[in-house]
Amino acid sequence: MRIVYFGTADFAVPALQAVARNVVCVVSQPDRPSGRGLKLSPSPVKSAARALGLPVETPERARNPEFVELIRSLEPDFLLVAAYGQILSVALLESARKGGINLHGSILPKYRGAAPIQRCVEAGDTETGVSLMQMDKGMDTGDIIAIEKLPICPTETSGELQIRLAALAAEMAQQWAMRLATGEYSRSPQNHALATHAAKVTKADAELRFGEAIEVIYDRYRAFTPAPGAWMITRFGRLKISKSERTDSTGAGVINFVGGALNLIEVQPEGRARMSGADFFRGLHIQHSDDLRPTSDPG
RNA sequence: CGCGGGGUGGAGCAGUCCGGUAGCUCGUCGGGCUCAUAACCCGGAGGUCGCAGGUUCAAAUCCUGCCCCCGCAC
Repeated sequence: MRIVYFGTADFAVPALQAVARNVVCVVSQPDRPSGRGLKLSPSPVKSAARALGLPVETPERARNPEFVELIRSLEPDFLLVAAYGQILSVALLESARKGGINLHGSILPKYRGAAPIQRCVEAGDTETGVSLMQMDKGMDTGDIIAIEKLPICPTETSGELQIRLAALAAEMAQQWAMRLATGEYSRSPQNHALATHAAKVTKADAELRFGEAIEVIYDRYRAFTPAPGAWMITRFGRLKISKSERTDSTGAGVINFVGGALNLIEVQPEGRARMSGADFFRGLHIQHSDDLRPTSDPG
């Protein structure tokens, strides 16, 4: 069996590892300057592929005819795609005998697009899953091959959920690999009328504001933890909420919202290292959540 | 060379601009109060102020170099 694996993000790593012995080439996004100092850094999938000793390609544009030809020359049975980050052209999909198969972190047709895991947590959903899908020219619009579901724990963050979904995706990849290579599977079209779109996450999405309802705040906190990280603007500057839980008590280390509060287990003020919410309050000599409100935001 | 903040007893901070006996909240140890307590009162221990060098009668504080941590942006 010959698989060409397309992936970039953490979500795609376990599935790669699961089918590694059948992977003839790994395709990932090019190294990008990132982080402090703008150092060039490889994607998680590229790092994992190297650790597995697999050849890696990082084309700037996967639709480039020369690159398509390169893939075709590898004579893959199918392309396995997970969180790759580029649209694959029809020509590229057709470079493999059985086309492209995608592992997507949602129950399609819900949450098509870039950030299915975060968006379903943000929405407060109690169930999600992994969809195995035959790729077509649209974005996450192809026929469904299999769907495995997973309950979302009420206190679970996207980071935690992603680990479980990635493990599930890996399991599915392993179980389906042989059938995908031989084409022995059935497909059913999505109900496009029920489709929703999971937009790419921005920093602005992860802001928590005083005066919002605790349910919304807590779902948002879970959705954007650990990346990009929930944060709020306080009188003392930007505060990143790294770890938190709902609470009914008030006082030092607790921020009040409408209908409830968040106990700050771990925060990170800008320019400082991580610390507990209690330590944060202590250092500022404040006792109450309201002391954090920006002066222009008294209510 | 992308922009910026920080490294001060075990924890979180103030003090640095305008050099001159190291402070606050908490923890910790001992004692007291109390039916009792994470509450309250009294007392104590604990810091070569990131590292190295320089200026000075005197450096946490001024100058130079280095190490480490973090926010933004990407």
